Formats: sequence, structure tokens, C-alpha cells
Amino acid sequence: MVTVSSRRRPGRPAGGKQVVDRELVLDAAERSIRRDGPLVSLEAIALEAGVTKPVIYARIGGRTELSNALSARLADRIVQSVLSAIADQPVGRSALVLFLAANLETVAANRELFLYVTGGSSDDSPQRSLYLASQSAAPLAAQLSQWRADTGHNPAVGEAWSYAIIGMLQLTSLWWLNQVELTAHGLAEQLAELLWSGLRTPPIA
Amino acid sequence: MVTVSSRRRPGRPAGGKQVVDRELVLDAAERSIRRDGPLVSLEAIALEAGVTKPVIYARIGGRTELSNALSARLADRIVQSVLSAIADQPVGRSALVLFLAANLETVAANRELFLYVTGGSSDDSPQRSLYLASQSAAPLAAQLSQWRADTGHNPAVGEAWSYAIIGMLQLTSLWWLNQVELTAHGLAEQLAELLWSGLRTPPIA
DNA sequence: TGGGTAAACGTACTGTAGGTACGTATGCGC
DNA sequence: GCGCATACGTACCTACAGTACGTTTACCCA
Repeated sequence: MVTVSSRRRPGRPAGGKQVVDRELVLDAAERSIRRDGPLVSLEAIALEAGVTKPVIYARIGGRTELSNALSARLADRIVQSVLSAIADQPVGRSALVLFLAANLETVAANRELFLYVTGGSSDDSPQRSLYLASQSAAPLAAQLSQWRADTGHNPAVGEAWSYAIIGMLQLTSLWWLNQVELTAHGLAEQLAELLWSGLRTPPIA
Repeated sequence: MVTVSSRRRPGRPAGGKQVVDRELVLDAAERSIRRDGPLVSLEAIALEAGVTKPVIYARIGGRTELSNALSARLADRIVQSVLSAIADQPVGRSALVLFLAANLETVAANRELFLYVTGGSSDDSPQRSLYLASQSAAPLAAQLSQWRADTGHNPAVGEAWSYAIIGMLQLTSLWWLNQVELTAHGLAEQLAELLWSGLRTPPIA
């Protein structure tokens, strides 16, 4: 926790503009989390942003809101990464592998942020977990329902399945980040095997 | 937060026995969580147990340890419930449905505890989530690997798959508990469909 | 039977972090 | 150049995790 010596001088800044806007605060929060882990205090984040705590409250609005905002950021990165990975890919097993691998790689690239978001210290962590998940789950659910309908199956399972897949990714990511020696692609292959073919693989013999 | 008027008198109790042992503390913690939600303070739990905070530390050892102990309790209940549900069942889709339904029902029966454990306020929530998951995942992984080997497939996917399934259950439970109108069995059927047959269901036409 | 020791526990404290009331310095319009 | 709104820091309150220490009692041995 490095001490920043010079804060800005008080008073209204020139140009009618805030010195540190919402995005900069979130950037500072990410840097702090990367450096100090998921337990960073709001004060440390404020310090990193070069402002004081009340500014955090003015821009973001409390620890819960900060967590939500960071969740949204991470979810957005994941969705973007996934979308660009499966763009122009036909629906099928290889697209599924790309989807899973992109997910895992983005999580790995945002390791500390992911750990903060999935259960970092907050008030209503379950609600936030669900909130984060729903951001990724919603588009996925639409895709799944669409595909089910196209192939003549019941599309109603789409929502449950999307949460199922996100949950699967969330916990396997946590497990993977913490100990496992395995490439993102390797893990994606294993998960794709389960998701694509299911447990009902017949005996080979 | 009800105020308990009479604490026990100080001094060494008769019989060489502690007045409130570890299990009673955990019982009190569960009651407090059920009543006040996942944000209960240790002091409230101590009050509920009829003792004071240092006793909690003597029996359990801090908030992290408390969370671990409660995680272990919940995991144990789930495992027991699952085991008795699939006892004497042949491996197959219907056993899978029973497995999933037993899981969901136990979670619903321990709603507040589940919410506390999956992301309640603790220091290292990710590690604990993983710890909780591993308790359910370990036996499941053994089963999966065994089955894979028996059917002539690669058993190495067992561990990843077990975390995948637990993660799937964890997030779908959270989603289900929070809003969805669906019976445990109905959701179990939907999840079993995904897990058993996979996404690769061929077009019906 | 009585005194010493150890066990068990409550009291009272510290430190830290989230959240907030209030003061203060500055830019902008009239 | 004077008031007013704006932007922000200072200083505080509160709650809770965690802990040092004192006090009361049982047990044991002389």
C-alpha cells in the first residue's frame, strides 16, 4: 500500500469538469485489486485514484455498487471476448470449445478481478454473483433457446441451461486458477466433451 | 437481534465440561443466519449461543473458520442426502435426476445457510467456495472417473467434470432460490437433460 | 477441611474499515 | 466584484473482527 503524498488542492476545478470521473475510479479500483488482492479498502482505492473516500461514494456509491460496476466490467470483457471468438463460426462442437476457451482465457487475464467479483468481500455477495452471472447468461440463454427451437426441441430450458453453463465455468475457473496445471484449451476441451456429448456416452467396446 | 438478558455466571462449570461446545456454537450460528441473514455478526451468534465472543474464538477460531465449519456441515448434508437418494440405483439418467433433485432440495431446505456459504461475508470467499465445492466434488470425481474407466473412456476428465457439475448446481441453485417458479424435480429434469444428452441433440425432424 | 492451581469465561479494549456531516476553496454568472 | 453553486478534503461516527486481562469457580492434594 504505497502512500501517495500529494492530493489535489481543494476547490472547484477549471473547465466545469470533475478531476476524476467514474471510469478513472474503476480503473484505480482494478489496479488496487490487482496489487493488493480482493480485500482492498475503499480508502486504498481512493488513494490510488488520487482522491478521497467521499469522491468514491459520489462517483460509484458504496462498496456494493463498486462490486456491481466491476462485475459489469468483467462480464462485458468476457462477452466481448466470447463474441469475437465465435464470430462467423457455425453452431457445433468446435464453436463450443472456442466459447469455453475464450471464457477461461479472459478470466485468467483478469485473475484478481475475477476473484474479487466471485465472492470478494461485499454485503450481498450471492445477489451480486447472480447479477454478474445474469449478464453473461442472458445472451447465452437467447442463443440456446433459439437453437433449441431451430432443432425442434423445447426452448424453455434455455434459461436454466445458460445459468448451468455459466456456473460450470465459474467454478471450474476458480478451481483451475488455483492449482491446476492445464491450458485453457485443454480444460475447454474437457468441458466441451461433457457439454456437447453429455454423460451418456455409450461404451466403446 | 433479540437481547438475551441472562448470561451464564462466570467461573469454571461443574463436571469438567464446557457449557457450550463446538456443535452448539454451530447450531446457534445456523439459527442466527436463518433469522438475521448472512450478515450476522459474531457477537450476535455468541449471544444466540448464550456465551460471549471469545468463546466463539475458543471453539471455532474466527470468522473464516466458522464459515469453513458451516460449509462442511452443509456439504455433509448434501452428500448424505444425495447418497441416500441414489443408493441402489443403477447408473443412468434417472439416477442423475435423483442426484440433482436431492441436491436442490437440500439446498432449498438450508436456504439461508447456502446463501451464507456461497459468498457470505468472509475474508477469502473464493478459497472457501472452492473448499466447499471440493467436499462435494471429491466423491463425485471418484465416481465419474470410475464410470469413465468402466465404459472405456478417458477417466482423467473426472475431476474437471465434478467441479463443472457442482458449479452448475451451485449457480442454478442460486438462480432458482431467488426467483424461479419451478419445482426441484422440474429443474433437475432440465439439468439432467443437458448433462445426460449434451447439447448435441440431433434435429428431431 | 483448606489452600493452591488451572480451567472457563466475561469485561473491556484496540484496530480497521465503511459510510457520512460539514467545512473550505475555487470557478462562473450577473 | 460579489454571491452562489460546485467539487472536494477533513474529521468524525459506527460496527465489527479480534484480543489482553481479570474474575469466578471447580478440582486436587496435603
